Amino acid sequence: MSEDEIAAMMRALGHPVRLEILRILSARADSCCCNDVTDCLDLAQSTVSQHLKVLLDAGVIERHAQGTRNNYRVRHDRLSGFTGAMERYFDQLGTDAASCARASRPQPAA
Amino acid sequence: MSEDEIAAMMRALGHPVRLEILRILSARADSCCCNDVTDCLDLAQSTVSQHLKVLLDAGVIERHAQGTRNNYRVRHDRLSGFTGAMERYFDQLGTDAASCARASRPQPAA
DNA sequence: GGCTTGCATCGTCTGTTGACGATAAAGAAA
DNA sequence: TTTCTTTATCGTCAACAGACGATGCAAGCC
Repeated sequence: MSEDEIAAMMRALGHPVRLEILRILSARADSCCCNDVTDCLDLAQSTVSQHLKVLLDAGVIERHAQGTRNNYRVRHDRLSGFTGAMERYFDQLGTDAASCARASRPQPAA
Repeated sequence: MSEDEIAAMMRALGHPVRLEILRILSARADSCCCNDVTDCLDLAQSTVSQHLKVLLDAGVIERHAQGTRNNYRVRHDRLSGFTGAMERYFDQLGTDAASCARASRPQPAA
């Protein structure tokens, strides 16, 4: 994952309502539709739909049409892929910092 | 970390420039000031200062005044703490989903 | 004391986000 | 067919984010 992709994913997840939606979807993994989420959230249906779209565009959830309703499901694989990428990214930063600090210490006379 | 705290942290990190700033700070862990960052970034000094403030408020970096300049450093402990919290959060979601799916399967007749 | 440097902050502007109600489309049910 | 349900999308509005230049302030240096 590129830096921009990580940033985009963070942005998508960086909203309390969207995290809550992920929790709601996870709690009833099978057959959870937009209305079900709206019932839990004290927000307008259109607002919830927008949040779902953000999560969908980020690839964190998936949609399955079933008759007139759309069932949403969390893509846990994507979530863990993201946490993995993030961890690697930050680890890399730490490693760079360490090697940089080492390089800048006074060297033994050559 | 609460859901809101995780969301706030994500939000702070959910901007490509701020991730880049983290990289820049990590690359020269000792004595990197606002101007140093600005030199790397093709952005106005005021803009960089704002981004630094966001990262500072999120607790991802720390500031050390040194004469007239302020040195910034990445708080890798906080970063790894955050990735840990996030991982636990998402793992929890996955676990809930699994147990929920199990519970909703047809039960053997009682 | 003046001058320079480094930087935070202010004010402003523009674009985006997040909320809402209204509406339209599409499948299910009558 | 008509009606109901579900949901995405549109338009709007207020609030926020991110960019900038200008300014002020504090610490070093002459």
